[in-house]
Amino acid sequence: MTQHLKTSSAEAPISIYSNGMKIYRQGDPSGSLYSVQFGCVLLARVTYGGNRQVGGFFFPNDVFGWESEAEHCFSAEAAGTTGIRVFAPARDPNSTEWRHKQLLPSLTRLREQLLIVSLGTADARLAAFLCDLVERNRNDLLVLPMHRLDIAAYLGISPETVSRVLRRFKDAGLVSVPSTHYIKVLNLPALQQIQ
Amino acid sequence: MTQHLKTSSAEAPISIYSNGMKIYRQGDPSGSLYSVQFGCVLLARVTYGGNRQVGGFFFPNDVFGWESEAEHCFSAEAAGTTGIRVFAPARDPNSTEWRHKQLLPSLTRLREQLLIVSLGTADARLAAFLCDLVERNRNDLLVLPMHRLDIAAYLGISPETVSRVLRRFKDAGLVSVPSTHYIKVLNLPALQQIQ
DNA sequence: CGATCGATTGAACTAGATCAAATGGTGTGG
DNA sequence: CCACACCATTTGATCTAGTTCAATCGATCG
Repeated sequence: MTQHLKTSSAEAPISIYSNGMKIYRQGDPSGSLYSVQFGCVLLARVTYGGNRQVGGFFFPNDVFGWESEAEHCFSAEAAGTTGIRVFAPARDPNSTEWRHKQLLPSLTRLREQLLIVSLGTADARLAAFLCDLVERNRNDLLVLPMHRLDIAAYLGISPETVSRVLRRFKDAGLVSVPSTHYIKVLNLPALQQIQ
Repeated sequence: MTQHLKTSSAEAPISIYSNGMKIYRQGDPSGSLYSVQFGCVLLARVTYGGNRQVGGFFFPNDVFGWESEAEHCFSAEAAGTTGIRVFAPARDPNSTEWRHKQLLPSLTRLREQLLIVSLGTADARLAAFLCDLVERNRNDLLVLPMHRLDIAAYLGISPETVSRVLRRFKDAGLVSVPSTHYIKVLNLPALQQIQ
């Protein structure tokens, strides 16, 4: 995977962002793409009513920054210390092809997100969220550097409910929570069946 | 727009589907793309628990059928009488370019859907849904050939709530509902501000 | 014209939101 | 290195929006 990145754009530098820093802001000119090397990035924006909406989380090898307009409609923020590789818009066909290869998985990913959020109960949403992360990570131990508030905004529930559901999962032996930003999934099949 | 379709793939035929017919099923091989000519298409699938999930609605000039896997993970169903143009996967660069042009708008559209569904209240979701349709239609009179159940599944609320919210909107003079499958938006700005 | 399915309305109940307080963890300065 | 202060998270109690179940209404189609 790193191999693939290198061949398409060997000279793209890695930038390091610390927790909470913005990679770009709502309204900034779009065009570049960004690939997460390590850490986590979230897309966020503020509605007219002042509510914070979280449009997605991105983990290593995920690509973000797509826009069909000239301006970004979300801000991109680092959650925890995060390394980003930037791909400036380029004319050469090699780079164009690379972009297209990234686009379809992004679409599939977004559709998966939509289904998670449209689930009926808070339990189902958080369970699906965790299962999705395990699949993407290929690892039962999840690192969640973002705040509970961001998870809540993403799932369309209150942060208090995130806490309570997590506690219920913990009590049922489905997960363990060694510390705030670490969740270990103990019983994936059971989580997958929650609705 | 039709012009564009013709130049890229002049010989693609239009198929007519009647209400409820499936264009493809969950599990069918993927590869082709589909462009709605008239009517409406919805993507649906059934969860392990037997719940129906609706992944999106597509109206004239919308393109659907994207998959990054070899199989469709949704079924595509016609809502009302619907005309579809099929674009088989093709090798010629002309067609490839056309595909890529469609992809980015599809991504943007999906992101918009995600934000609608993640809104806090049923009122906000239905209002955002209607506003989105007005914008896509460029017309205050909306044709909604799908069932209330599908709208409800899409928005992640119960069909009864759809009914009740719609009645409240009606009583507030925001919309009129001349018949089940027609909704006329009377006060767009007011709808946009609901949250 | 009747039968059937979908949509609406009504009433009781429940999951989740909200408000408020307590706890815990983290980083900073002494 | 420890203690403090601040902010995030958890927990608790109340309240409300939305679900669920049930009945009625309406429209569509044979």
